[in-house]
Amino acid sequence: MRFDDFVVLARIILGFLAISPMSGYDLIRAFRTSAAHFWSADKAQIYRTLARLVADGHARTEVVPGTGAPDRVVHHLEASGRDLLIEWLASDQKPQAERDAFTAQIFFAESLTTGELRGILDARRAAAVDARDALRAVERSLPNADPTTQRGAWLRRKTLEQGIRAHEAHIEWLDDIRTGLGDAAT
Amino acid sequence: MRFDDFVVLARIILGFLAISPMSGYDLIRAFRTSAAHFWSADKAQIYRTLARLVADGHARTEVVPGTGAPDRVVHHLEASGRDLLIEWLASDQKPQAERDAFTAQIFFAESLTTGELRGILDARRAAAVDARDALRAVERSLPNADPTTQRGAWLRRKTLEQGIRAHEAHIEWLDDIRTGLGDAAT
DNA sequence: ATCCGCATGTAAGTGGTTACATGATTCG
DNA sequence: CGAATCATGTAACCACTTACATGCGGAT
Repeated sequence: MRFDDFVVLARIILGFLAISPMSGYDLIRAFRTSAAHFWSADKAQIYRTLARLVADGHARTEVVPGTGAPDRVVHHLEASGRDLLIEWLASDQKPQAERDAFTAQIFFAESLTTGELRGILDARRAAAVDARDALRAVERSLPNADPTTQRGAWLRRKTLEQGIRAHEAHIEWLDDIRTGLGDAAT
Repeated sequence: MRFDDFVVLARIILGFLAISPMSGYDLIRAFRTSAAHFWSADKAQIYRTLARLVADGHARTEVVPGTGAPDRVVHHLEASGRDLLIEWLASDQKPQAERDAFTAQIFFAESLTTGELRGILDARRAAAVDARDALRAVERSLPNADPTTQRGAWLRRKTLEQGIRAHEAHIEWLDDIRTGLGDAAT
């Protein structure tokens, strides 16, 4: 909830609108699919932020009558919105505070039995493997992109790679701990 | 701000109190020093959570008159608090949503010039190197610990290692992008 | 003399999450 | 025939951050 999160969310929405005009529902899907590996957003939050972007003149709405479906409120990026986006893209991010509940568990895990500790390590490993494989599947579904001629697609692919690498480093670390614990029963 | 964050914060505080009784101020320092690589907490938040833990009977307070300094309100862990801690330590964490503003920047960086892109990559690399070195310094300041006889200390050390590895994987990834961009001027 | 650290809190503002609310279409 | 998806929002609750508030002691 830090204040900046609100700004980042607005900028990400502007980023999506820069790629293509979208309805609130389109954005909800975009967050669930394309952006899940680096940001999450609730739908209430997305609608609220969209409304503010329109109120501030950074986007404008166009109502597209639904053909046998509800009407869609499509949002278009305005010039001031694009300016805001570019300014943010080129800006330095102040370092984000870490928030990792699992690491916290390990930090205080002294009070656990070896069996319990192995339990949470194994569960975490399985989750990390799943998450890595899910990102790999997305990566494979995307066409290869050339860094000079298709920079946008290439960069988006790179962000998936970052997620995959992070998960792999995490898995190796988990295995290290597992090894360090040894074979003792307790 | 997700609801769980509040629970995690309470458990981390219980974890610290399990190691040793502490005042609110002690906890503020503990978060700044020992826990910065996996959790952050504001002091208002810490005092509020401490008050609730006491109200719920999971901790009790002891006022220690200050010797030439303000009184300290030292918090001691109660049995029910220890139960809560252990239960949480052994529980599976539901996967946390990613929130990384820098990755978001890269994802939408298509609109930037190569120069601007290099700028944010370099800034980020410098920040990551600093963060890694800071963790390494902390790691070096800690005595080595044996996984079987000093499990608590060993695990706490491992969490630092996790942070260091994550930063290193991140730096490699940044360098990869830098290389992929090539030498072109624009 | 001033700033920083110790030490404890409270109040106000802001935003995130959850649940509520509605209604049509499509798929099994 | 029920469940899921499309599609849009609102209201209530809750917690995090920022700023406010106070006061002593030691260092520069």
